[in-house]
Amino acid sequence: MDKVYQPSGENKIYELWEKSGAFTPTIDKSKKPFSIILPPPNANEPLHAGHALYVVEDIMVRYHRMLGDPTLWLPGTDHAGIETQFVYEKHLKAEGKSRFDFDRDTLYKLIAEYVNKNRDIAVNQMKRLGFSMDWTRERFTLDEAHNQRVFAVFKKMCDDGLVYRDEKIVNYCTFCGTAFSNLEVVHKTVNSHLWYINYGPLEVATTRPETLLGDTAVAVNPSDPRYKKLIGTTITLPLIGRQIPVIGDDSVSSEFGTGAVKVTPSHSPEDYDMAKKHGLEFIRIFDYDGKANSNVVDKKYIGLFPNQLREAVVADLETAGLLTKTVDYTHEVGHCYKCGRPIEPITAPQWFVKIKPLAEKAIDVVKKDKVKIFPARFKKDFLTWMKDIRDWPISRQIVWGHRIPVWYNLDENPDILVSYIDANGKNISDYWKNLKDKYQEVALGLQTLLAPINSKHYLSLDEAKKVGPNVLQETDTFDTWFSSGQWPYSTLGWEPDGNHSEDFKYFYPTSVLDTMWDILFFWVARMIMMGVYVTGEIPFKVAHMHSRVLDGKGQKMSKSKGNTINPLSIVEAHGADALRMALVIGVAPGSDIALSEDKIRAQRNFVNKIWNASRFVMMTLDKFPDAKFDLPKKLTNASDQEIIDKLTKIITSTTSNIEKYKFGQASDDLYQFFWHDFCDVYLESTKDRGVEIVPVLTHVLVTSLKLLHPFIPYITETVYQELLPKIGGEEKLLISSSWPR
RNA sequence: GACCGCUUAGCUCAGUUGGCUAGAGCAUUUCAUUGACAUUGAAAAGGUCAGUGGUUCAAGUCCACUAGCGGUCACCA
Repeated sequence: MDKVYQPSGENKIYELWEKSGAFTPTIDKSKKPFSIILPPPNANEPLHAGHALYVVEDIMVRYHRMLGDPTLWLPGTDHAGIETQFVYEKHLKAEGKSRFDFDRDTLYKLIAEYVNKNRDIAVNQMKRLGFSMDWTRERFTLDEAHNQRVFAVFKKMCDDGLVYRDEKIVNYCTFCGTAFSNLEVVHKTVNSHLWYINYGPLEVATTRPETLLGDTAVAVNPSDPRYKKLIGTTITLPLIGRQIPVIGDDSVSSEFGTGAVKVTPSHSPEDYDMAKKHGLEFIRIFDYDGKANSNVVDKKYIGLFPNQLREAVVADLETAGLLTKTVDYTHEVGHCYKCGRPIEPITAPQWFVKIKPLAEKAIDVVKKDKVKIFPARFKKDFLTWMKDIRDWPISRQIVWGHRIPVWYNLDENPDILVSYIDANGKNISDYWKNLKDKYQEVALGLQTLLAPINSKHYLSLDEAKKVGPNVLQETDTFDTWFSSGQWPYSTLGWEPDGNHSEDFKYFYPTSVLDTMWDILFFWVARMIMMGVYVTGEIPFKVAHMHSRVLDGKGQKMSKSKGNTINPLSIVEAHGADALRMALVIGVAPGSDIALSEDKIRAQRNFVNKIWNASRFVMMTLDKFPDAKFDLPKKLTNASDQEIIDKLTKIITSTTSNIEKYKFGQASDDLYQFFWHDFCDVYLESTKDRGVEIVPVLTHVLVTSLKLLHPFIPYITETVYQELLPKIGGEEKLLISSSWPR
């Protein structure tokens, strides 16, 4: 044995485990299973330091496996809809191309090729980190089986009246070309102005003067004495001269601005609500590419982007003497979480899920701790968010994802707007009624279609075709979370026809779901809602939230700061065990994790300490070839007794800490026990003693290896394999050995 | 605007339901060492546990307020 532990043998150990079948559980109905579904990493990128925290799951999984529970850790990768398409579009841009250069199917195929090339990277890295996942059950979010389940659930939701289509205000990013849910909008503080504009008999104050062109009313508080008598009258909209009513609405505060609000129902959520209430007209002045359309009336405004339009409108108001004052004003503006540009609230036909019925059940199971959220403070966050939840827009105008399984017969819907690339490679956008003889060309080059809200649609291609041959499938895809929200039951083999797999029957509900708190609402909440709705059962009993991995100074890792730590280069340099231990030792549940080179080096030293302590024990064994290994019933030596007592204590505390998800405490205690109590004190004390030390020495070492194995599986298994020929024993692999009691 | 978290040794952090002279790693100082390990050992130094007030026999731990930092959610013009 070398004087220094070389982690280069870790790959061989992993192969040993995998070949042994230890990762694959045997269903045994007399035993209680333990199961974790891996939060699937994006298939399009290598792992980052955060992914290395899968170690928390590996700790639980290895612990339960050693307890003898049939233990399943099911791995997979995520197609990550918008994320991946965004990354791919960057590649396209580098080649001087864009998504508009391709028809839908071609673009999809290109992204799929790209993802397939990169998928294995993440998988191999997870293996390298020692994660004991059952690769025989590996899944991908675009597996055909998963797709079919997602589609079946969509159909079920349609049948149950939970899915509807509506043209509401949505968060739209004109650059990314898609709608987003509220969660995907980042609010940023913006220093702007409040513009006071003369509307004739009254004055309004606004942060968005450009949307004036889409105003369809002015609202005041009905009890405001200044404006009371104006309610019901009509005033003239500046610049374009349209007549709009003055309405009274309680939501208007008399104190803010002038107490009068311009109402732009197509570009403001509050105004949208007001317009629905008062039956106002909707005038959408921006198209989905972000440019002003013909509704702005004046030709010089057409084609301008919002910021350009603002400048133009403000200038024109000033010229006309209608801008009474401009004051500085700081407020929050929604921005696209992906590209960072301002979100344009805009009315657009989208698919929605009625969320209240699902949310109520989710609230119930969390309140009653049927799904226990850990650490507990996240429970409050969850319930607060869930209480005020809004309907979920599930359609995204991107190609990379599950295409919504809805078909339109074009001849029934002549006003469907289709965008396609024609035979000459030209981008065309026109209504079907103008394209009637071009079905083949449209279908072949189809990019997107935009169906008016009342379009007739079918939930199967065959049905749509019964009416006639000119059929197109919806081009929107599902929000990624609509698909990944179904991940637990889908990966285990829930079937729409009720003919569920043995895996599903045995392993569902799963035991623990571990993920970072930043996707508590995005993912955990959706899984709970979907799981309860679809299967009638919770998807997991415990939602364990871990924290963010930060750099050594406690700062967020980012490429621009250059402080990212690549987990794989750490593994190359110091071994997976050092990284794993550094990620968990001394970390309190749910608190941030500062990961530094120093910390990793310290843990590498610990791994080496284990190596050398084991070397010492083996040298001792060589010294006493005739030694027996059975522990005597009664220990006569005080230091023997002391180390055995401490061992008993550490077994108890480690077990209880793992059960309570206190991995930081458990690993810290083990570190102290092994290095201080065992090495520095006990091993030193044995150096001048005889053969009688062998049973205690080997017992404590083997037990320590077992306790440490969930945290640092490679070194412990490596040492165990070296030790085994010398001490014999029934248990051939540490990974499948029994947990000390 | 609402809610949440953090503030403990030079640095990064532990400290479970309040209970021994407040701990670890790294860094620092001194010494040791051909003997399992220099990726080592022994020892030392280092903290009014953010501040103020309160509850208690007892507070880093519970309560209130203050200050600083960080975060999450949110349709106000």
